[in-house]
Amino acid sequence: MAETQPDAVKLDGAGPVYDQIRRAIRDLVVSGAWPPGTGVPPEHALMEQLGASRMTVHRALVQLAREGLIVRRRRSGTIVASPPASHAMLDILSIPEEVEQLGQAYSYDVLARGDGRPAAEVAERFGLRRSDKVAHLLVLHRADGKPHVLEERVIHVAAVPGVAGEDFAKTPPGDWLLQHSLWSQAEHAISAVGAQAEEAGLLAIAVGEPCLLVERRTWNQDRPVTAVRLLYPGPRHRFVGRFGPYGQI
Amino acid sequence: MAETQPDAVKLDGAGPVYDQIRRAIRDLVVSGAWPPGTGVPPEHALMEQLGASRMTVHRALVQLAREGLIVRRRRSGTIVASPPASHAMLDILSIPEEVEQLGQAYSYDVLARGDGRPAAEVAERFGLRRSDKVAHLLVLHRADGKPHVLEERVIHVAAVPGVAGEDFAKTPPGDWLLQHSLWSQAEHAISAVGAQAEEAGLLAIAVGEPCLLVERRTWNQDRPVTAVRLLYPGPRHRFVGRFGPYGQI
DNA sequence: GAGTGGTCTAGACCACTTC
DNA sequence: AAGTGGTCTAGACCACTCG
Repeated sequence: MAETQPDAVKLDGAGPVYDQIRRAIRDLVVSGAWPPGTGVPPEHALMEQLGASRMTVHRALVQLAREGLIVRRRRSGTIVASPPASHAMLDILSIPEEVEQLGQAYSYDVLARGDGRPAAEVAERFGLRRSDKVAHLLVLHRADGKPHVLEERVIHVAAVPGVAGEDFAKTPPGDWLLQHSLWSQAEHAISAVGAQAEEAGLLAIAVGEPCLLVERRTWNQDRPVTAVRLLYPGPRHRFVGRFGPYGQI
Repeated sequence: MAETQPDAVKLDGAGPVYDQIRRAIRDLVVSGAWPPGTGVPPEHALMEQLGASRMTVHRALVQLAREGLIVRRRRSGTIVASPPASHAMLDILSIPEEVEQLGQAYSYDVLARGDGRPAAEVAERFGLRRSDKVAHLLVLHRADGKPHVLEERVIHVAAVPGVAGEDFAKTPPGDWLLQHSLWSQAEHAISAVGAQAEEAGLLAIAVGEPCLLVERRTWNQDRPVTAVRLLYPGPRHRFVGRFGPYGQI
């Protein structure tokens, strides 16, 4: 059931009323003030509180529901949605889920970890400043015991303070971050590279074998949260998406 | 300026009125009955014609505008939009544009062409039936004279009859198809592969060198239109996309 | 100036779901 | 039965922009 919501919706007077309402509630959601499960006030409550007609309030809420920030159900009301675990073509946030959906048994090992200011070569690879304090991890994910993907990740300690006390023994870093950090923006790059010697050894493939490299960086309100390089071995990995001429289906 | 529109909007009585209106107009657009530039009747005309209130008509049109199918301007009215040339992360529809945006000079050669029923190996590679009549093309695209991407494509003659009389001397097949075919759905797959001997020769790279393989198939109302395999050599090609936790930005 | 879309209101009825 | 959102109406005023 929904918790009640603590903060009040405040309009800023800029632009159409329905958009003021939409932005005000969106900000409460993405800032974390209204975490997932929080109850959004019913339409007539917002109507009275904001002095707007029900259609105007409704319009704002419909749009937020379409954007996926809230979930609306008759009688039981409107609550803040849980961010979807996965949504777009290239968005593999949970590797355990990905492996299990392939019907294979998932396991992983943290192969290396370092905390502190990054080495020059690491800073270069992830686009970091040398002054950023990060946790630096190398993780091998396995499907049915065989190497599935090699993950190299940095996590910004300033954005995720809890990372210092976490050893990732029970949950791999990607999944752990989903529960212990907020993000508002991400950037993906995908490319084909040949496996380097060390990578090839860990992935049990030949040096130079083609791999799909997915690089993802995420931010929360323009502050970097994490950056990851996922190296998928060989030609057996494909990323698939469907869409129409006017956008994703 | 907008042409007037020939066909009338017809509702089907299924579901909410605003959605009936939306679907009716969407169908006229995607079927090609209202080509880009066609004038959509003004709100009050649709109101009278359909017996709905203006808010209801407006709601349908707003949604279509948000989906990008129509463009609305005050005073001058609403017209059917031109499909965007490019829209999603992996959607490189025009290779000439892609090359020119990199600031390089574009050129291309049609290396081979065959028309008729596909060889077994081609049918396999593109997921065709042996009975499908297709044009089969091999095209090398160059940037500043150097191989940029190798394109192997099949075009379904049933969906694009004009392909039989076109030699692609002036326009590469991808761009030509944008002007001579309609599509409603597409599927992408992206993977990393090693270059085969023939491909390596054409792309001037070593055999086995990692390449990014983009495979795209498009349909119009469930009828296949074209399928293409784009082989980008080496690690220098990247596909980049940005988005937020609730969808693409 | 006039035609178009953009926004907003006040109220109504309905559908669904939980209590 | 009652509370919630879903839809719809009839009308209003405003903003923009073309002729």
